[in-house]
Amino acid sequence: MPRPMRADAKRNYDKILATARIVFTERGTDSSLDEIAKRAGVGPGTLYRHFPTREALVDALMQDWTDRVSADADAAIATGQPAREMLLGWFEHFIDHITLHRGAASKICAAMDDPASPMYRKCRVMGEANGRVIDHLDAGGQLRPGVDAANVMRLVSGVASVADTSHADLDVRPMLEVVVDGIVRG
Amino acid sequence: MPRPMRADAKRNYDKILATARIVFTERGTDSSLDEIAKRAGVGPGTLYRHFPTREALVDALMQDWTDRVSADADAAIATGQPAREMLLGWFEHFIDHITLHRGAASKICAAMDDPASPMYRKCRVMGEANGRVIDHLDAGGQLRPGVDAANVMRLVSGVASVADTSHADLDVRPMLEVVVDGIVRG
DNA sequence: ACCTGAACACCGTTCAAGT
DNA sequence: ACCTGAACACCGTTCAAGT
Repeated sequence: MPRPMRADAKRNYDKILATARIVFTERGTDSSLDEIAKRAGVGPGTLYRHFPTREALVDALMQDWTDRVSADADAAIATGQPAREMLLGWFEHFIDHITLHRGAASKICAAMDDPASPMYRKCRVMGEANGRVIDHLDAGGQLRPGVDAANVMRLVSGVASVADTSHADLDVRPMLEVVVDGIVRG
Repeated sequence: MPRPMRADAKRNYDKILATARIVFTERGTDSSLDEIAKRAGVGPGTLYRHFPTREALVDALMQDWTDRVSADADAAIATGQPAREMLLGWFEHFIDHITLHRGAASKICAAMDDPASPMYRKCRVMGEANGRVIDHLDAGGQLRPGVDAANVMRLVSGVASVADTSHADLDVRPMLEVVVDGIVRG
């Protein structure tokens, strides 16, 4: 049970988070933390107190995502579509979410296999969502033998990262089709 | 025809490059440029004169890679292996090369589709090497219809980027197998 | 033509002083 | 307990002075 925050602390915490969401949307997750503090109207020390690392700040913003990503996974399963369509839809939704802020995808790639990262837990939640989709299709015998959910997650996150990093805004669909063909039973 | 460099300029240029290779190998391509200048025994302005951006410096170091990557592609084709083995070997060699310095893979992902990047030309050379392997297999009817070499390049670079970014040193093999299965004719 | 190194701007991080 | 803002360290970039 975390004890409740003092009123002014809670106010600053929320203000920083709201500002970070705006700034990260505008200029990506590598924006100046100083600017976020300034625009939130707090001292740099206050931001640092609440979020000791940039990853901690990104992590706090990811809360919404993980919820939606989880919901998307279950929604995909519920459609009952054939494997190819289900996976393509799920992957595209997943990528849409984790590329909401520029630079986030590659941070997720890094955090995914790093238990020391503040973002690790949320990466696991998303990994479990993906695991449900993969398991569902695997149980239906629709996948190649030996497909590993964790590797699928890494691959799709990699695609997201490439699309996110790319200067041109390229279509992820063709890449996802290759991945899907590599997963579903031929 | 670029006019020859003055002797002292050439000496500094080479010294900076040699030092950068060492530092990038030790700490990756996001190391401090200041440190490179110091260890090379030149002023920061000298480094900046020869390499106006970090990408220009990485680009200069990539020369060796593109040569080897090109050679590897032709060597892979020459083996005459079946599609799966040939692609796996080629991809692994390619990844080994572009992850030689940490952070290089993601820079390559970014430069690949950005003609304004100093690294663009060398990315194209590597893309052409990959194109030769893909074309060779496609001509032999070993690939799925509609496989696009540029997308394969992006995917494999993405895998490299994920492996490079990852805190754990994970095996790229399982991911590459998925990609290969998505490319070769079922 | 090229090099040097001081100077500048920017940014993350710390911490003493204040409430 | 929390905030502020000055101070610090670090780094990329510029440029005047020198050869």
